[in-house]
This record gives sequence, C-alpha cells and structure tokens, in this order.
Amino acid sequence: MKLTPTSYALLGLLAVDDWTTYELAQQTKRSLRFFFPRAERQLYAEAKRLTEAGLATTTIAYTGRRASTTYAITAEGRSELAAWLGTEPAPPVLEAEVVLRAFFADHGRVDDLLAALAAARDQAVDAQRELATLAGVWLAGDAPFPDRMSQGAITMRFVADFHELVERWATWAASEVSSWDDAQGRGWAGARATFAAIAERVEVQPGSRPE
Amino acid sequence: MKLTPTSYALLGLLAVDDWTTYELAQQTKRSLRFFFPRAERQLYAEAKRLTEAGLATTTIAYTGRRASTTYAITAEGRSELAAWLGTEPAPPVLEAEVVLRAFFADHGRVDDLLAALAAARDQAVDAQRELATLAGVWLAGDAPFPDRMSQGAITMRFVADFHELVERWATWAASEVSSWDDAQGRGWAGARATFAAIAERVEVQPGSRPE
DNA sequence: CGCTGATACTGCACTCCGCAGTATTATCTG
DNA sequence: CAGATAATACTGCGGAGTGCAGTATCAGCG
Repeated sequence: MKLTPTSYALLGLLAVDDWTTYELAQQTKRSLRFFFPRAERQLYAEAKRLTEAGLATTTIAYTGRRASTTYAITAEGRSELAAWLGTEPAPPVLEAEVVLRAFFADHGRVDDLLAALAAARDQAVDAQRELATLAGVWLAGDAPFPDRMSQGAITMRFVADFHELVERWATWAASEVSSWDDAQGRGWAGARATFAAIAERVEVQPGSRPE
Repeated sequence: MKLTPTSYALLGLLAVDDWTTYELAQQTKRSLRFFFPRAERQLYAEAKRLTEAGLATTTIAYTGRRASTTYAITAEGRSELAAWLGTEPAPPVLEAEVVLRAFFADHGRVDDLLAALAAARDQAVDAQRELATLAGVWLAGDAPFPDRMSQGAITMRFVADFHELVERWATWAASEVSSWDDAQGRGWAGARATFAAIAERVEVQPGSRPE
C-alpha cells in the first residue's frame, strides 16, 4: 500500500491529537489549507486508507442515533510519519491563474488585466487578514495546542510572506501596466530592467543575502 | 462542453502561435511550468478537447512515415480566450511539502527538519538560476517572441520573487531552528515575535506599502 | 551500422476534486 | 415551544489530472 503526501498530512494531524473526520476537516481549514490544500472529500477517503494500512484506529461514537468516527494514530503510524519526515521534500508547487492571465494579457484588454490584478490583490489582502486573526489567537494564548507554537510560527511566516508577495506583485504590476498604451505593452521600459534584475540575482550573492 | 483553466492555458499558447503537441510540451517547460504546471500527458488530451470544441484545428504532417499533429487556434478560440481573460481569476494555490514538514516537525528529528529546509533552499536556488538563464535569453534578444517581452517580464518577476521568498524563508527558518533544543522548539522566543509581525501587518498599512 | 537521443504519441491505474445528496442533532428566533 | 437554520457526519459519481510504462519513428554521430 503506497502512501501519498496526503496520507502523511493526515497522519501528522493525527500525531497531534485524535479527531473525528469532521474535526479534521475543520482543522485543515485553519492550517493545512494554506500550504497543503485538500478537499474535504479526500479526508474521509484518506482516513479510511490509513486505517486499512494499520496506521490509525477508529472508534465509533454515537450522539443519539448519529454515528461519528474518531481516528487515532497507532505506533506504526508514528514511526511511518517520522520516517517520512526524514525524506527529501518535493519542490513547492505554485498554480496562479492571475499570472497565467498576465502571461496572455496581449490577447485580451488592458482593463481585464488590471481587474485581474486588483482581484488578486484583494484576495491576498483577505488571506493576510485571516492570518493576522489566527496569529492574534496564538498571541492571546487561545490556540488549542500551545506546545506547537514554534511550528505554527515557522509555517505561518511562510504563508503570510507568500500572500504579501502576491499583494506587492499585483500592486507593482498594476501600476506598471496602467502606463501601457495597449495590452501588448510594447516598448515598456520596465521589461528590460526586470529581466536584468532577475538575471543578476543569483550570481551576485550566492544564497548569503541577509534577512 | 465545459472548459477548464487548463483549456485556457493551452488556448493562450495557441493564440501566440501554431504548435505541434510536442512543441507545446517543450514550450510549457520554459514558461507555464513555473506558474501553471500541467503534465505532458494532459496537453495531448486537452488539445484534442479544444479541437472537439471547435476552438482549434489540426493539421497532420508527415516526416517520413511518422505523423505529427499541428494545432492552430480558430476565431472562436480567440474570442473564448478573450472572454475568459475578462473573468475573475481563482486565488493562487500553493502546495509546499517543506512547510508541511515544518508544521509537523515536532514528530520528527531536528536534523530532518534542517535537511528538508536545506533541500528546499537548494531547489529555490536552482529555480532562480534557471530563471536567470531565461532572463538572459530575453536580454540577448534570442527569445522566440520578442513582442511578448512585457508579458514575460511581468510573469517572470512573480515567479523569481516566489523562489527568492522560498530561499529566504528556508534560510531564516534553518538559522532559527538550529538554535532549538529539540524538534519541539519550546520556549523559542522568535515564535511570539513572528506572530506579532503577522498580526500587525495588514492593519498598519492597508495595502499602500511602497515597493 | 548500430547507438543514443529527440520526436510523437497512447493506455492504464490511481489521486483528487467538486458537487449533489442524505441524514441527524443543536441552536436560535419569534 | 414550534419552526427555521446551522452544524455535524458522511456517501456517490463523474470528470480532471498525474505518473509511469510502453510503442513507434526519425536524426545525428562515430
């Protein structure tokens, strides 16, 4: 039985605590969603797979006549997780429709590109607001697993920075594009400058750039 | 017939020029891969779908007895693409295994986390090197579609910044984690500071932060 | 002349998603 | 306290997308 990264994501949550699948779904909305999104549907299927593989056990509880399944990690589950944590991570995957639209902007109208950039900026601001709220919960000491504060901080830093990047890029792109004559952007002076900056970046400072 | 974002990605490429599916596959490796990755397998399937939908036409050419299909966009294809460019883009999707590993680091060893961060950093540096090479091609005037320089610059800027972000984050996280006593990172002072910075960010300056 | 690598695909099993649908229980509202 | 609404707890299904293996043909090179 081959485990997928999704299996390990679930296993990680189970290593933290026991959960019903519904709680698992809620929990992923607060954390995993930001850097490893999976549909609710998949969680139900994956939890069953983990049980089949002997990495989790199930307990069925009843609220009146409504059943609910609680999953708990087994010892094998913990060692499987630990082993996975020792393997090389797959490179990050990025899928950004806004960037796709910018790439093909010359086949549409300038206003459409500006609208797409504005939408992306709004989405990024919303995401940052959500994260700010979550960070506030941690700071107030109201987070459910205070011992996991360090892990939460390291990961949230990445996610918040990502959305800040989207916001800044969208703002920059919009301001540049608004000076274009048409959606072709021919003769835009920023293009050469942008490529030049990218071409230099890695050579100049081989990874030692300060924070 | 329902079109997916993948359909529009392909349609966008066909709007630029005619391609054989093989060329399409090569081309996506140079551009789309970075912000809208799709497996080669899918391109073959999707190109057929576009033809069925009347958005592209096919021409079969022969090299000896080996056939190859060239796809070209139709007028309906162009207007479909233009219409799509006027719709709201889906929010960006991020899937980062390194971050997942950092999130569950307390269930593994510190050295494993540091190794994962180092790997992510290397991947990010490699990606930036690739992008630097591509930027150099543009600057040298050797890019195949010089008229599309502006679109290329806008999109590449985002992608390069993303990988720079990964590199910086991985470097920062590694330096912080290396001071931890164990993989729990209990009592790490940086956690509160990190959350505080995230909590402040959006409130302080509502989107007007300069570049 | 045989080898390697590029070109040009197809089949298959599986992951994953999105949506709709089906219940039951808890909570709020007039 | 009845009725509406929201939360809890799932399943089924069709289709998108992946990854790998497999099947050819053709070009260039020593």
